[in-house]
Amino acid sequence: MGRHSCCYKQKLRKGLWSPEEDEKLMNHITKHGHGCWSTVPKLAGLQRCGKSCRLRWINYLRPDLKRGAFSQEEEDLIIELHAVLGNRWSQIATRLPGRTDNEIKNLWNSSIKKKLRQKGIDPNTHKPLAEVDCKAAPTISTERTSESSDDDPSSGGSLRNLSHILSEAQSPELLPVLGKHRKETTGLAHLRVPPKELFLDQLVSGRDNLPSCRSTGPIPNFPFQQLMCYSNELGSKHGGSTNSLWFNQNDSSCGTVSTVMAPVSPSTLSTSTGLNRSPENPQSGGAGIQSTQFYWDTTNPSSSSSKGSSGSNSLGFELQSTSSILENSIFPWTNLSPDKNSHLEEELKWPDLLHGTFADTPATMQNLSQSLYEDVVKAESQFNMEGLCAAWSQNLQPQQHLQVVSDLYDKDLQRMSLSFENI
DNA sequence: AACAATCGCAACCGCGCATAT
DNA sequence: GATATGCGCGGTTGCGATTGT
Repeated sequence: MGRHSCCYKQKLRKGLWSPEEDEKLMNHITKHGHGCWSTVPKLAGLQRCGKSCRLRWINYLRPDLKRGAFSQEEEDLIIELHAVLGNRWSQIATRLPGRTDNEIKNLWNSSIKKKLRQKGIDPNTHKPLAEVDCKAAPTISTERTSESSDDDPSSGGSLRNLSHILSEAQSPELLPVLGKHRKETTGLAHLRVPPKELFLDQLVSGRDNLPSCRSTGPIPNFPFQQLMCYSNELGSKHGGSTNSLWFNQNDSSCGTVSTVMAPVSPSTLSTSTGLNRSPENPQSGGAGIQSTQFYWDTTNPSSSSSKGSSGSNSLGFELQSTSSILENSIFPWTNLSPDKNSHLEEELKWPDLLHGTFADTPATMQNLSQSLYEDVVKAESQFNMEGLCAAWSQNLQPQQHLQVVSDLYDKDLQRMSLSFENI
């Protein structure tokens, strides 16, 4: 697990990039793609390390970056995403086309945190400050040593936040958060996993009651009902609209499964076929997302991901075909076709755009749960309800649904065990 | 006008994971 | 299996710009 060799090399420039350096890097990548980043500076004639070049490209030179101030819709979306994902800026950034994780992180630290505090909301817990002050993280005590740890939901702060949510959910069978936080948990003994049969029962009964992926009945073992909807607090000043985007504890029809549906950007909506406007908001429309509620409609065959060149990630929205993305979203500034820019196309790996695609035929359905599962492993968060949700949309027979869900359950459980064995 | 404090942003650093050797 | 290398992520720092005194 070595340090980067380039870090040891001397005579490499650091600090701000000059326009000449930018031009060199831009020209090189435009012509040849970045390939191996460590070779880029040499090939481009730059006295920089590859890492620095990569950062410069991603955060500044990349042509598909959106410039300018964040819109209120983007800020609201960031807040909502942060409530679920914590400081996983790169994951948040994937939901904000044209924005970088660094940009979002800076915005959060410099602006949004303050705004939330001014509104009496704790930016770590996304709960009212008064409530947070009263309840001093009873579940897992982590000494507060600095502001950063206090402010950092992805470290101790996040764990406290989530354990707070878990404890408030009053369910003894809530699942823990894995990943980076596992070092701070105290062991497998704290886990109380619902029996698979119970889980499947609840899932199936919940699904049977629904025309879509949205759940009206509570699925215990899932804490997201506790998450807050900011729309009334932050979005109200923009025309008083309500944003029931994807989690809204005040909307019983938007609980559980739908709480983890991906937020949808206007650009995504414009090309997606599987997302429907909620009948509760039939009048909503336009470019804004703040007054719109979307859900995944499993009753609509066209919303299934089982067709053609389109895929769907486990977050519940469809992908355009690669070429379509290339032409419409990634390289909107050029009318060059991808085949004329193979070096550019090569750089566009689907996992970089979204978190993988699903198998698109029933014959490969056995890989579905793994695909779904990989997303969850990557997200390092909660049980794979989003994957299950997507699984329902695959037009499978009930027995197949159960098999997929059962597999997911087994794999999640197995992974949790492995994770906690390493503590 | 001069200085200090604050803000916002770009870039760096260190770490962990995945893959290659 | 051990080690080296590359990549990506989140946290932090440094610096120029802006604002306040």
